[in-house]
Amino acid sequence: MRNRPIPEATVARLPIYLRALLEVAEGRGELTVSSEELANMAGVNAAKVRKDLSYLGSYGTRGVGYDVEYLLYQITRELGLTQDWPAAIIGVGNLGRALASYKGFSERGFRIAAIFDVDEAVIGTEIGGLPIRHLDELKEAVVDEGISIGIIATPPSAAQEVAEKLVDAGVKSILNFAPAVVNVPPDVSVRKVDLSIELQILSFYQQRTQAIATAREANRRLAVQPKGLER
Amino acid sequence: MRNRPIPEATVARLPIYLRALLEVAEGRGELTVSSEELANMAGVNAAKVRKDLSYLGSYGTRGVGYDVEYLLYQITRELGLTQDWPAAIIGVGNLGRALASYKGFSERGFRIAAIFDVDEAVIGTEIGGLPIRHLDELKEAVVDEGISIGIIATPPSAAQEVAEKLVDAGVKSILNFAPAVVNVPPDVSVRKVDLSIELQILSFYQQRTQAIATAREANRRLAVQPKGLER
DNA sequence: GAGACTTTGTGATTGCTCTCACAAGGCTAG
DNA sequence: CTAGCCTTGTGAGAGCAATCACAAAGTCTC
Repeated sequence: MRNRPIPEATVARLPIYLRALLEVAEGRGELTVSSEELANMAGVNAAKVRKDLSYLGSYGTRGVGYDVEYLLYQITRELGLTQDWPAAIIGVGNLGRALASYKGFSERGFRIAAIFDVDEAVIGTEIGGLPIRHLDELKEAVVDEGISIGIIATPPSAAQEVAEKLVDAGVKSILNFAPAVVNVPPDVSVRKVDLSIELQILSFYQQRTQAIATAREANRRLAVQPKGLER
Repeated sequence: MRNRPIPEATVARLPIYLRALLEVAEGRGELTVSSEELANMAGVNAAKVRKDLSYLGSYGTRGVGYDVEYLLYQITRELGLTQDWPAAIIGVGNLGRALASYKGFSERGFRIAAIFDVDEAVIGTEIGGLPIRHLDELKEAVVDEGISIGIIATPPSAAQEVAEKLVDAGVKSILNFAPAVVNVPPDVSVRKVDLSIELQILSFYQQRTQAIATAREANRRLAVQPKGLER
């Protein structure tokens, strides 16, 4: 199992296990944790936890569980969190501002190293001690500050252009909050977070259950057997 | 294909097609669009677009493409966006505030109908014209305002408790921004957005490519053949 | 040190998603 | 009305991901 490539789905869960392990480590002084406990905390099932962890190597002890500290270290290392990856935020609307002062980033070891915009009215002002700089200075800043992650928080119309500037500056990892698709070369990773898409997905499932309830109700009133609508 | 249940993966892409279609409709006056064009705009391949749309029904015309307006309507209807789903935000830290005034929600037809917190210092103050109310009023507000979506933007320690209050008030759809797992009954949908998890995933891939580059470099210097490290 | 108990690690299986490739259907031109 | 062209809709197959279930390996008790 060791040395096999780690599946994407597993990578996406490692940060969740990491959070659960931190909770165990800081909370009660448990030295080990079982896949069952981890699974409960992470909201997945135990077999998945074991399979996921087995991609990293055999770090558990049968009959006992996983050593909390050791596993914490291994996951941290695997995720590349032993070094820091300074990030830049581009766009200081509501969202950009909130991200710039979001404590969750610093708590997890991510440091916002620079903030950019193109609006002269905000350039020079500060957010949390960091000056807002003009987007034209991006490349220079990326080199000087060793920025490796770009966070796009612009309106959708600017997203592609900003992405290209990030790529041109040498950034290989982009987190895109703008509701727009951005195209980048294959050696650059993009992840997107689209807040209203999440609501639309919720809407779909809500609408569906409501439609079923309505249909059931109609059937009940007509005193007719439902015709496969619950499926 | 019609009447078969729509796969989750497809549901998650419908909002992206919707966005692309709106762009086509508002931009140039094209009346139809091909799966190829839609695929480019959505950043997926054409076969996937066609298969996804085929779950909704046969709304295309061979040799021509899809009627933009008609398809827009069908996707909107399927996603349940013909009715509105008032949402409540719980927690007014940086993120909660940003979400409360995030334009993307209103642009997509989602209305924030109420905002809650437990901090007496902020209760009674307003965000974008809406008063911040005490969490104890949640149930009452859900009934009165017909709130159907709860957006959790609290610290992680409060997330589970807030989720339970939402469920108790009758909310069936929850969007969770707190970095914590929340457990709810099976008839409630939860989607989570965890900003630092996204960065950690980016970190994994960045670290990996960097590790490979370093190993290649080491091999080059030693004038030895790489041993399968590029895979 | 033997037997009962616990928990991991993983082959095997099942299910879901993506991609391919092409027949079917519809339009256009002459 | 026919031939050629275009684009959809979908069966078939490949590839991932989740789950099951159990042997292997460790601890604990007496």
